Amino acid sequence: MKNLVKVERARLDWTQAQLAEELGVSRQTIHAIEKNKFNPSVILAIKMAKLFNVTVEELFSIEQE
Amino acid sequence: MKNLVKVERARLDWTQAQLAEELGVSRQTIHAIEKNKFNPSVILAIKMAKLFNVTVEELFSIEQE
DNA sequence: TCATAATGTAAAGTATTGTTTACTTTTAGT
DNA sequence: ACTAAAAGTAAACAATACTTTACATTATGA
Repeated sequence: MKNLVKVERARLDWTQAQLAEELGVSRQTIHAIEKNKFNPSVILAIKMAKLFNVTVEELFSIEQE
Repeated sequence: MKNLVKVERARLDWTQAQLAEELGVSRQTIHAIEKNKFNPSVILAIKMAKLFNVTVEELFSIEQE
């Protein structure tokens, strides 16, 4: 798993805290996702993708496996 | 949350067990997803969408929050 | 340089996803 | 009607997403 959350967030010039707020999750959740500590739910992924105006597949990609 | 897993599975004429096997999860997981018992991980959602040849957003949609 | 915001990290706790087993009900074919 | 496969349901368990709190480190600006 690989994701462009940090990149897309940077494009909007948002902090982790702002993004978290916007999505209704904690800042640590954003941090953990950016660091690939875990694999978010599809709902959260869809909300994020929508916010960033990209598709889920663009935002998250499965590398091997 | 709403999803078209059952519909897409029907289009391929697959059983829950076949789909589960294909995705490397249990049949109960497929059943639970079809019944909206839970909100799968984005990895599983991406794998499913790929199998069905649709986008994650087509397969899963957020209704109200 | 000093202060403050932003990010990184960690650990304990809660909620939810996903597994396993097992049994019931429905569907489909003969 | 009988049989077998498929789907529904349920409950106990394991794994992991996500929260909360707290503190350390790095970036940014006055």
